[in-house]
Amino acid sequence: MARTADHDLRRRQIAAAVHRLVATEGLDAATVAGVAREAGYSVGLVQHYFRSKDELLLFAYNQVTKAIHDRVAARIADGVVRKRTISAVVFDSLLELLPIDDERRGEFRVSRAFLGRSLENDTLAEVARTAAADIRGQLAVAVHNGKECGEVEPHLDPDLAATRVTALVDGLAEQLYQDPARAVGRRTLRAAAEEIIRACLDSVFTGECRQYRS
Amino acid sequence: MARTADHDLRRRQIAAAVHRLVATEGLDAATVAGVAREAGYSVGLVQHYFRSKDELLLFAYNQVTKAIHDRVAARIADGVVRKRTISAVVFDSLLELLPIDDERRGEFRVSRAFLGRSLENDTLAEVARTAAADIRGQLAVAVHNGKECGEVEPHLDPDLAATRVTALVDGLAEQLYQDPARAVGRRTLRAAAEEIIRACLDSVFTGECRQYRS
DNA sequence: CGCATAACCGTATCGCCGTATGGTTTTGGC
DNA sequence: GCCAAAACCATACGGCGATACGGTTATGCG
Repeated sequence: MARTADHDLRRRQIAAAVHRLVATEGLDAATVAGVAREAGYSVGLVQHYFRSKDELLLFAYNQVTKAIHDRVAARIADGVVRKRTISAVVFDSLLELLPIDDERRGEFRVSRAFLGRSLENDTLAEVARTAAADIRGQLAVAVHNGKECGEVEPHLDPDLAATRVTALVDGLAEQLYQDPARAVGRRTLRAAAEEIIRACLDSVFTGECRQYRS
Repeated sequence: MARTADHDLRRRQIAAAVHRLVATEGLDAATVAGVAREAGYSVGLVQHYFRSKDELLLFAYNQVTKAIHDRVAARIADGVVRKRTISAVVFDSLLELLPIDDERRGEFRVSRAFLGRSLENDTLAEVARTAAADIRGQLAVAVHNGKECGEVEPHLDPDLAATRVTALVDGLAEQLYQDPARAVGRRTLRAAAEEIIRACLDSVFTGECRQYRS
């Protein structure tokens, strides 16, 4: 009938260009013309795949949160396969959220750029809310599962624990981003962050794993 | 010799207009013309007091961080006068950082808007870094003082504790902002946040105050 | 083949932004 | 009272943004 192209692929390619631009030059640099140039397409093509700039940014933001979600999910799946303790899997998953290498730093920058813009854009704010709730939810499930296998005290509130742990990790991520070279006592900030997270998890997962389940 | 006006006052008035605009409509709404209108002045006057828009935004951001710093400092001074325990004073000071009422929510929005922009603007990033370091520093001093009066174990690292507590508070502030109406277990999020902060402080200030000092 | 149709492009349009500029008004000091 | 200088204003200007639009190219299908 007519020429065809992989619609979804194009949209993801364009979104990737947005990510690169935002990570390196900030959200203001993500103009339609700039994105088109970065993606190696024309302005008209970007318009062909996204009705408006808002739709483009929304899609790009959703892609980022999805990528983070998938990385965490992969960590969890890996932990389940290798039959590790819930505490250890959760620890590794949380480390995925810290800006400790260039890739994660870029992701962090993009996320935070959109988070800033979400102050003025309810649609973006909704994405941010959902993403945060998702992480908290996964964590709460992990804590709940911890009760069944004996790693967590039965009376501990999973919601409260998830709130506490995610808050801590988010705050540490921010500090790690702002000044990666900072020293805490005689440790690096990164080592301090890991120590803090581990201690916090130890206060949640206080027992030994007796019987495993996902 | 010539007509006079309170230079600093005008600058603060204009900065206040920036704050109102940013809090209600976001940083993008803070155009020079918009700020002038909000302040009730002309575009030319704003130019008269600020060489460029960047200088205006920088000044406005500094004003916000200063306001927060001053509020925390006032809380501490008040606590010292009333001879309260360090733990209690710190707790109240940290509550000042949470977006729990309209004023603080506005302040939070402004801070976060600038934080987002600081991804692209090193000068703004420096302000953010300094502001965060300042809060952490005040907290570390409080922990240090706690050792002298017996509220804190002598071997506890003030830097590490400050890192942990500020991270937690920042993360909770974010959650509180994103969804103030959220419930955690059968508590409100705000109650949960206070409970979490108190528990964290209790893990730092483990002793009784024996002898007081600032 | 051939043509309908989707993929893709280049540019015109229009509005808004930051800043420059050339004023007018006010007032402190002599 | 007068005048220099600061306070303050209105508008012009150049640039860049998002979007609209008309055109061109390529290709699946009959």
